[in-house]
Amino acid sequence: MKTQKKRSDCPVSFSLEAFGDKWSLLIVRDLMLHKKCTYGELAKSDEKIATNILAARLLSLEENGIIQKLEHPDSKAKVLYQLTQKGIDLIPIIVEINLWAEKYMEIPEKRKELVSQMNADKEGFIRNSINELKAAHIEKTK
Amino acid sequence: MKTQKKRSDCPVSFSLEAFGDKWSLLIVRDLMLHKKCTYGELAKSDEKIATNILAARLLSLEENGIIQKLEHPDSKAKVLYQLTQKGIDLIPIIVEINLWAEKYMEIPEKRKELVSQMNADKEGFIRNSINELKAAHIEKTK
DNA sequence: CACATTTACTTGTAAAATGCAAGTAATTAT
DNA sequence: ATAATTACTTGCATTTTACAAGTAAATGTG
Repeated sequence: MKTQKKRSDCPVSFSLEAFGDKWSLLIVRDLMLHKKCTYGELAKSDEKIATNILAARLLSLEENGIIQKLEHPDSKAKVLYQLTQKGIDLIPIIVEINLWAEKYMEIPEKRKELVSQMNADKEGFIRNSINELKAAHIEKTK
Repeated sequence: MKTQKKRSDCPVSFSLEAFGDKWSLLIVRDLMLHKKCTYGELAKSDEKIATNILAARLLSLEENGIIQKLEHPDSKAKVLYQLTQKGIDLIPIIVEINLWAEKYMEIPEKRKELVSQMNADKEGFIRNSINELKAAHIEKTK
């Protein structure tokens, strides 16, 4: 994975260089909303990401400071993937994407509850998610 | 451009199928923040999009109901590209991406003003942008 | 009215990213 | 000691993107 030259000096453009590919935000979603934290769990996403792509995206997300690799408390064979603060701060983007989808697309029944929560109290949902994530991180690393 | 099969039933996933490629959000940004509205203007983006890719993305954005093609008031040789309401509603996502970039990346001087506005009053900025866009649309089509 | 220019594309081909199937090395469980 | 788990890698096909050039309709210019 080579360092990608900036396409321009626009904030949107270089944000997209960090997470604007086909998979990165889905990985972030899984780390964030689905409480996944190992390679194996991430590989079992609904979208069936290829394992080589998963590895490549995890590396690039790490290089971009969005996630970090830690020792897994349960086993040396596992790796603990966690969002950094920079990654956690992607929550508002993920939330807005969900809300846009809610307005314009069919949301499957099982996802409606979560999206409703976002809609009812966006700021609260974000605050809550951040707190839950951080609590889970402390739990895992202690 | 074939109809893409849904990768999953996750709202994030199928939102990304509509605008989660390397270029779509930059085109939306130009229509939205840079007041561009023709193929030629969009082709002159800082990021230097290839013309075949631009054409392909414009078609896909249209198929996804995010933009629409209209007759240009000035000339039959021109096409007027406009965001639909569905496209306009991507503003919050673009704003959040800008704010994330502001927090974690170097924003060039010439972009700082706009991003500061977003930061100072997010809701106000979004409301304003929507109003400006709609006023411009009426102006062009009357 | 002839001719150059503008505008919105398309076409051909090279390069890069993604997808699929299989394999490997270091743990860990039995 | 052996089998299973876990986190990857490797090789190759397919798809997407990039670059350079070309085209057709509409418009501007002498």
